[in-house]
Amino acid sequence: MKKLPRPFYDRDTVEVAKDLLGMWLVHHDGKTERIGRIVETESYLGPHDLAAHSAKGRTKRTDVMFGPPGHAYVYLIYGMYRCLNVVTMPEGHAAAVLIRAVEPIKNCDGKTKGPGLLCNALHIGMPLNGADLLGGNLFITKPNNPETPTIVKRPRVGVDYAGKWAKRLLRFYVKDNPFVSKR
DNA sequence: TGCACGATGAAC
DNA sequence: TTCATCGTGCAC
Repeated sequence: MKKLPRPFYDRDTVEVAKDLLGMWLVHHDGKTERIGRIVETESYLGPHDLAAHSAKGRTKRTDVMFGPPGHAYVYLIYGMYRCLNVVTMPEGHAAAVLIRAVEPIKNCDGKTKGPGLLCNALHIGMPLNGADLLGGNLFITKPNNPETPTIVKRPRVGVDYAGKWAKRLLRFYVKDNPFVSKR
């Protein structure tokens, strides 16, 4: 399988979020290969986006977001779930795309309908924070028989605190796909 | 050093 | 609607 190239991620965050729909997220944990088809994403544009973690500035936690594109940003939320993001835009611009849901393709361990659940199902843990999506065991690839998805735009989930940024249509998902979270 | 609060999910 | 559960960021 051919990994998506670096320039794919080194682009506008909204474009990357939309283009990721339909792609395959692959994780090799040494023995098992687990694959999910990305059906839901959200864009976090950068420090000016009050809903993004990078809005608080560069800290130990958000460091990966400020780094080069094509890396994984994994963080712990609510003390019990992990969320997977993909870093976009050139190094220095702290933007990322949150993978919110995938459709099980191969060896998925449980539900994948939500950012916390898909990390469980694909066995994505904190050790993968900062991992390069080119050259490691975690990557994204374009399937051989790509279906062109019909894309639906909605406001992001769980960011009501972000004022006007909460209203922006920065959540994207595949229309009518049963594995999209909520609503 | 302490504390309030989530880019969630499941149960009630 | 409530709760489980804990690292992070910011106030003291």
